[in-house]
Amino acid sequence: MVSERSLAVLHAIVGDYVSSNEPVGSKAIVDRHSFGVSAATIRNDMALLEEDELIAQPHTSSGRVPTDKGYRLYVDTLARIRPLSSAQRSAIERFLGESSDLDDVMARTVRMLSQLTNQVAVAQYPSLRRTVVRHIDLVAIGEDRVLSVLILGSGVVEQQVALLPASRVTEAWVHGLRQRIADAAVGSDVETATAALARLEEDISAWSQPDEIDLVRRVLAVVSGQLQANRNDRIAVAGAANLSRPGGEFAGSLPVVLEAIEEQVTLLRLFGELVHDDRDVSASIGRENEAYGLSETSIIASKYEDGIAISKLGVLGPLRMDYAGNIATVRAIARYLNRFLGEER
Amino acid sequence: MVSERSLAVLHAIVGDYVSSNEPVGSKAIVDRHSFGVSAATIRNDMALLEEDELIAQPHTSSGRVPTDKGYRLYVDTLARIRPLSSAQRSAIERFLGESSDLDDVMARTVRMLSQLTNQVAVAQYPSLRRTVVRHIDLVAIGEDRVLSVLILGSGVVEQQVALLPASRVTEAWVHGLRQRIADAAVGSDVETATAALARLEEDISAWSQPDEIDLVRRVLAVVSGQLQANRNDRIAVAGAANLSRPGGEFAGSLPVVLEAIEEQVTLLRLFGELVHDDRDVSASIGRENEAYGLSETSIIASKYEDGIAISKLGVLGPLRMDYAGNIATVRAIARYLNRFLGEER
DNA sequence: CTTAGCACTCGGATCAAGTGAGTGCCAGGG
DNA sequence: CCCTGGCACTCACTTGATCCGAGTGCTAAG
Repeated sequence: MVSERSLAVLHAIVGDYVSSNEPVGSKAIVDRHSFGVSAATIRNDMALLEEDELIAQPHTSSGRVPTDKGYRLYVDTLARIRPLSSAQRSAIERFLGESSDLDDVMARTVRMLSQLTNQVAVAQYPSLRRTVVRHIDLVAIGEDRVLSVLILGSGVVEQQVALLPASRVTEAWVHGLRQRIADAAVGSDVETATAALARLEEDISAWSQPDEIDLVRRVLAVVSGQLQANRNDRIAVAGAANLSRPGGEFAGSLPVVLEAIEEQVTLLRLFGELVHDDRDVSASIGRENEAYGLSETSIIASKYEDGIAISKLGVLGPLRMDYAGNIATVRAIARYLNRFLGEER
Repeated sequence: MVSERSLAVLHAIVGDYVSSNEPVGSKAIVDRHSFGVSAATIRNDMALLEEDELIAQPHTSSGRVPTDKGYRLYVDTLARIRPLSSAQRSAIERFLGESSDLDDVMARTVRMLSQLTNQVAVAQYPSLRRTVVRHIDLVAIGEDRVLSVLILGSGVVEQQVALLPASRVTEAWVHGLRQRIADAAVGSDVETATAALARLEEDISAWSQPDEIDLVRRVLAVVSGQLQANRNDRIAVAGAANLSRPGGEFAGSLPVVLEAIEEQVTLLRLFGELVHDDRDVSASIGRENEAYGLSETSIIASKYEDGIAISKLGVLGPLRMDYAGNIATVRAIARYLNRFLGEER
């Protein structure tokens, strides 16, 4: 276990290194912080910290730099989370308040987040498992295809085309089918609706012409698919330009990071694993992301709830980032989003 | 005007420089190409090319590098466009063939394009000005808000919420309004439908209760807005990771490029201006993009038609790119997309 | 018009010496 | 027992000098 003051020294090192991007030496610490001790004492503490692999020196004789482990201890011992300035808060409120549909909300959220943190911002779309089916529509858009439109709670719309080969569907037939499906599903939540559709399909022969059963089955399959198509697997991203900021952070790993952003699957899994403990905001630092090839990046994520289910949002940036500030910002944005999606409903 | 052989020398320089990333000297040219002349002669030609500002030397005494102007002349005098290999062609066909809806088609297209060219690929969504309104739906999703869903040709869906403050809309009222709007607009193309809605609004008092006129106006405004919301202003992007490829191309301008990709507005304008001449595929090189801050990038774009309107797609990359290959690939993909969207309809 | 020869230029690599920030350690003092 | 001042040491980085060679422009001859 590290002593009280050693921990303070670690905090000083992390803080100074983050803002200066240069290894920090014992002298610099006594200059910039008012520990009541001399540089030699700091050096002793630093020797201890180095023994615990919390800090390291890039070259035999130069200042110290936090290791992954050091950053980890730093965020774990971060005392209070500095709240945002009132200017920032009102900016968030104003900017989010203007948004129209869900896509817009997500886009504005990540944009805001990336601007406030100067990092890449990522947000998972809210889960829809518990949301309610508001409306189902079937539209014939050709002789052999039917478009199914599903409107879910808070205005999310799912659309998909059902191909009905070698058939000639009529408006009336489509309308009747729509009525039946809507009666079964509209008003219930997604899970219940799925079950209802399954029952509908079971005694399909009771209400369909024998030669239409196959067509009806196809349509039902598409609608069920839409219900399953949990939009939770979509994410919004913003601020990729921050990756190329001066400082040359991501020297070699920039392509990997850019790929991860494009391959949303990686990000989804990464955020998915960040359930961690009961804390609302958690961090994953450096090597902890090694499995995804992102061992030079840190991720700060927070869950947010849309009143129905839990989703995540956060930022991704270099190891050397302002953890304290970013944690505060991510948490603040998550809370605003909570509130916003809550009252929207 | 440059002589025949000088032009050949320019082509050699561009070709060698693109593949080697090193200034190319007179000796290298006679080694790698079989001009029937000596290095000294090449040097004379190079002096001419330099006088015309088609090539330049980075340092007083080193090989030559093409200038923007040189690249321009190079692509303008590119003789034949090498067709793609049959393996590539079948890969394109297979990959595009699997796609389901429009979003998927666009995503697969840019992905394919970025992989084949190793550059950033961009594609404008097809224009919808001439497309037909298939279906209009209004759904009350609360006492004071109505969701309008618009289904356009080829299955594109527009959705937007109309806020009706301090009102208590009923299912019946919404249904009646929907009927009236659908009667006016469904079946006509977007422009005609817009006009029809305008007429509907003109004699609004003839068919609405006086106290409802304001509400109806709001709904009409939203629907008209959706009709205007030409999805032509959306783009798909892929391959941002290619920007960070070794070679250190975009030394300082990387942030600018990443920002441009995120700020889709810039790309839209850029591609919009690339109508140029009657050629199907055109290029914009280096300083020609200065107005957008992209003076270190080149863009190769081609128009494609979805049977109804014209849109664009292309790649964006460093000045030093394989113009010949990329032009061929962009053209090929545009043609496949033409065909694909055509038969889809 | 082309070619061979030649002097010249200049970027980049290599090396030596000097500088200074920072360290570890030790002996003395509260 | 912990802190402090002092001191020798390490080593990355800078500067300047030198060298090398690819590549050029020019000129005179074929």
